[in-house]
Amino acid sequence: MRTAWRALLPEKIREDMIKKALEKVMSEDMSEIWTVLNNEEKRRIIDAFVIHNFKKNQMIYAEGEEPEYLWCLLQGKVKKFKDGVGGRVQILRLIRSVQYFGYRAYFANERYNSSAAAFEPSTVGTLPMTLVKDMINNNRKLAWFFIHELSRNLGGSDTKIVNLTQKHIRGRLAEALIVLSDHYGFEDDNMTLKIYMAREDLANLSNMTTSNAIRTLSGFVSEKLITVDGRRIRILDEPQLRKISKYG
Amino acid sequence: MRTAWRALLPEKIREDMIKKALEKVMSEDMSEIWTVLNNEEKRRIIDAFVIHNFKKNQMIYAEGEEPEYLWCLLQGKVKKFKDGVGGRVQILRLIRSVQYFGYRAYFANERYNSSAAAFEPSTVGTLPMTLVKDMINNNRKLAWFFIHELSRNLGGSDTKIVNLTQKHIRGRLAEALIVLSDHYGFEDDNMTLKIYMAREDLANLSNMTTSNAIRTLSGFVSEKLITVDGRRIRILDEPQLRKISKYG
DNA sequence: TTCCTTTTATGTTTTAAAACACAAAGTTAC
DNA sequence: GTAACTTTGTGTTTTAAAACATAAAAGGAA
Repeated sequence: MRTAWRALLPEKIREDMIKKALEKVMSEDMSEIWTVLNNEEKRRIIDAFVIHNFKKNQMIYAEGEEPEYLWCLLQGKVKKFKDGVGGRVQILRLIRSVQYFGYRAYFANERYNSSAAAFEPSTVGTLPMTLVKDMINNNRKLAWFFIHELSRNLGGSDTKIVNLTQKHIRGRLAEALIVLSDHYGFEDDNMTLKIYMAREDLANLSNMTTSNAIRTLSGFVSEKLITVDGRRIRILDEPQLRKISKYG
Repeated sequence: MRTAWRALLPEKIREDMIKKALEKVMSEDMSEIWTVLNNEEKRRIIDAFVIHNFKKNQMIYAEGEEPEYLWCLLQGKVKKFKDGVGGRVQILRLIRSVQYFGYRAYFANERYNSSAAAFEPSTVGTLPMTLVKDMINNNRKLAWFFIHELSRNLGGSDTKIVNLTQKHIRGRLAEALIVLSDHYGFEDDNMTLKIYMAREDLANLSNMTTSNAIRTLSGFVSEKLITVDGRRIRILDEPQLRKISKYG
């Protein structure tokens, strides 16, 4: 599992990279959690923390595999998805840095129920779940972190069920655009979505065929709700998009 | 919130009922969890545990309300559902006794994201979530119980997204029948589903209109996969239903 | 560059499921 | 028991979205 370069790089540089990555981790969401660890615990984490690089579209793990690691996205963008009937794919969740993923199946005592792949070149750190489990046992805050995270995801998943089954195509695509903007944000112009995804991914996110994603997107362009330049999507009229997403 | 009869009944009988209910709770899933409590903790639970009765189709809580209680279904059957666009309803989860529900929103720091109602006359116990929170802080096993439960539900919810969006009507209904049999089981004949639900509920469970639920059910009858007598559904050919659910 | 593959775009046809419209059975209320 | 309402059952029409069919761009590789 350890990346090839790891063996090739001088120990000093390797340690620096890990330290840098961990610093990044510790400056985010879970900072309070990591800081309550004592020195010995911190040592264990640093020793076990392994960094991986994934190319654009590379699989990180696949449905059906045994979950062993907590994955922590340090850089890039990751999609969690499920292969359905007749080659259709449903994107279930989007991961941004710094977010954790891949732990649900382990906690549920199941194999992976969905797959994860990099949207763009991504750097990911792993910790063995056995270690995470130990840490949860010694750290109430960490337990609460996962309870909170799982609860929020479950709520999102239930909402998604209704969005994807009951809204019409325009509503679903508008919803997807809103979700993308909420999740990955905008470029400096405050309009351009900070994610550049294929029409096919957009379709897989909003439960439609690629043709319909393209068609509907064009519709939004002619209604001046967005502009499109290749994969660069600019949101012009967010209120109206939200309205369409609610039902229109 | 406390039921009217509570004030009317002699204290002795009331205590007996609560004790009986708690015994039932403690004999199930979470038994190991409740048994690790010390006497003072048990006292706190017994004092705070309140029993409620709900009539058929009565609402237990509604989307948008503030979550305050852990609900524990002692007797009966409960559905969790979400009102969607244009009066459509999606049933998200089915609760059987003894199962806990209504805690997700509290853990996520959100209001209820879905509603709960009794399918049939049901008895439900409540514990204030503040108390549950305290208990989790003092009881590692309880934390794990919720992590495990949330993780399993999240996996189920993700699977449901693909089932409901990608399968055809027959597949979705077959899936629903399988889920019902797995969840509520059969009568003594080992064929008759132990839940008697309106066609409308069946439709809301499998994302279709009532007419289509009725029509598709009739189809299954003429294919000799099931028999139907009012709301009594008998599964004749489960393997074939599973096949249809997988894709047919 | 040129060739080849993938992605985007758009028009047309087909189809699955919703919407609509009744009628018959069952329930519930009085 | 009868009236009123709800649920179940079926036939018909409509419609939203998939499937199919190309074609034009765009992106990569030799």
